[in-house]
Amino acid sequence: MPLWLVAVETRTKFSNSNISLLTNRGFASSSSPSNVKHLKQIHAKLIRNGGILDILTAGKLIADIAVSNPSNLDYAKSVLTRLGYPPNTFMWNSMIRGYAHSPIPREAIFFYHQMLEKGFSPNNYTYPFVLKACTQLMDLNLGLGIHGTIIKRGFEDCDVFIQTSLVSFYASCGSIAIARQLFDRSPERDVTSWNALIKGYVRSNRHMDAISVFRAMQDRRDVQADEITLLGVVLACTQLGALEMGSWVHAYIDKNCVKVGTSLGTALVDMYARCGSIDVAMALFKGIPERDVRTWSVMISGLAINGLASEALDLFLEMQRDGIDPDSVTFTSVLSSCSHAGMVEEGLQILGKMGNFYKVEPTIEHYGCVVDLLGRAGRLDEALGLIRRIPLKPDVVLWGALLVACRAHKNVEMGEMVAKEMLKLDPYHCGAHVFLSNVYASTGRWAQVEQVRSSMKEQGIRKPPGSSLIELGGDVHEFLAGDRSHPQTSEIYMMWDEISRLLSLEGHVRSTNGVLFDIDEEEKEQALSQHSEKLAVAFGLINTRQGAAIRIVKNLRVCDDCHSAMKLISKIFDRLIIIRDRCRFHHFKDGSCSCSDYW
DNA sequence: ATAGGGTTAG
Repeated sequence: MPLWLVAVETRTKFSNSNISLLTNRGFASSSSPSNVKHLKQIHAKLIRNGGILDILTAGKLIADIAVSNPSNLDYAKSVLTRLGYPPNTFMWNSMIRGYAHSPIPREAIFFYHQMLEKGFSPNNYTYPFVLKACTQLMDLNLGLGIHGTIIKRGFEDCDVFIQTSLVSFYASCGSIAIARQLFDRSPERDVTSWNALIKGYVRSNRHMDAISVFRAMQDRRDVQADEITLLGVVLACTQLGALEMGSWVHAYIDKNCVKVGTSLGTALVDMYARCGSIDVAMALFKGIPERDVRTWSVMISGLAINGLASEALDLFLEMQRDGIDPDSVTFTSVLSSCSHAGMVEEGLQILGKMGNFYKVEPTIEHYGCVVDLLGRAGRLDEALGLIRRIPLKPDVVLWGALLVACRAHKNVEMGEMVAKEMLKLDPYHCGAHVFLSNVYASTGRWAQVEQVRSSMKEQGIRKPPGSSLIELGGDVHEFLAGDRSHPQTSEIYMMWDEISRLLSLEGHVRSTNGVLFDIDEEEKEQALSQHSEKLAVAFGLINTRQGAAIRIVKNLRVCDDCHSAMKLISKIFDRLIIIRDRCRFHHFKDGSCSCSDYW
């Protein structure tokens, strides 16, 4: 017997008091069984008293079930199909909404198509959910089609929600230019529209543009930045490593009384830590009243990348005393702390306790940290043993950690083996190719060198361009390797010639180890003097007063030659030079570096 | 009755 017949048989007058049982439940609500149980109780009651026949009530029930937890979506679907009468647009929307936020967003699209096929009309509420699904799927073509339908049905120009969804969708799929056009064209924009655009630029690695949009936003009277705006802006500063700008944004937050909740507070702590201002980060951290696992994780890794590993481990203990359970990310921070400080035994111990004691199963990243840790200590055999022993399939990144160690400790045989493993997993891996080429070159196997190099050329394998950022008076200057586009180019190159001269007087001999990793032999010499961090440091020396620290943010690892040059430059010019690497800080002072020459 | 923007590491 269909359920709706059961409902009819037991029908009693449906009273309004039942509506209060159907409370709004967001996605954050837990997936506890009692939640489903509660919903089932309401469902049963509605069948008994006939409430299910009321389309508004049934709709609310379906919405509540669909939104409560993705695992309940099958249940919501079964309610929908057994109603005994046709569902309305609200119900379709609820199903699309539920699936858009689930791990299977493709189902949302399926429901949307079904809805159209069966002749139901989508409304303005439908499209934000549908676009959300497209965004989750990162499916540009699908979204383009949906956008077409939105235009055809006349929704494009009249709904700020749909416009913002479109901006967010295009930005997430890498089409930030289209997102920008839509934003500029929208007849109506509110703070969320601006936030979508700012976050879109951050996602597209266009951090300066994100900040420009924020500045443009401040010139307008019709919109006021909120906590989420600032979250995006702070993130942009973090990625840029732009301390001056970040501090300015922080001041803006205080001046405008923007609410600093746990999220924004965490973002600020992270910004200061990753801009090398660890004291400010710590002071801020202590002032955040409700610290969650992310806040702690950010602070721990902040200490670690700034070379304060034992403080990082102390904080890890304090976190547990505070009753916060570490998660997977926390362990990445903690294990990399050990790695930065060479605390091998501590690291191994923590890895050993992860699954049993902390109930966080180690992932491949965690093993990667420990391989790095062992590799750094020169315990290459143990690192290899670990890779062979883990219950997971080693990936390129894990092998890569060992390759770096083989390079640092000049273990040619193991390195060759590792590089070959990596190329099996990723035939286009640049680092592995270059390593092999170096190994062959160093052992005089020229035919093989030629083979690797020509195959790299054929396959178009190239290292991503290195870039260095340096901040000056609120502006961020970017240099690429061999860059001649900066207005001060001639001064910069003259300065570099002078630096070069002083370096050789100090007995600096160019090391070409790292350079072999970049390019062909014949281009080597030229490229050496043009690495982006060298241009940035020359620029910094020209434009800052004597004694001021020079802060540079680099997107890749520093090469051997730049590293040893920076050490000497810090001594010759008596400057603190701080370079943020792809993964850690180098504080160059008086001729030495905080990383102890392992990176 | 329903909608759009969100923090951590690698």
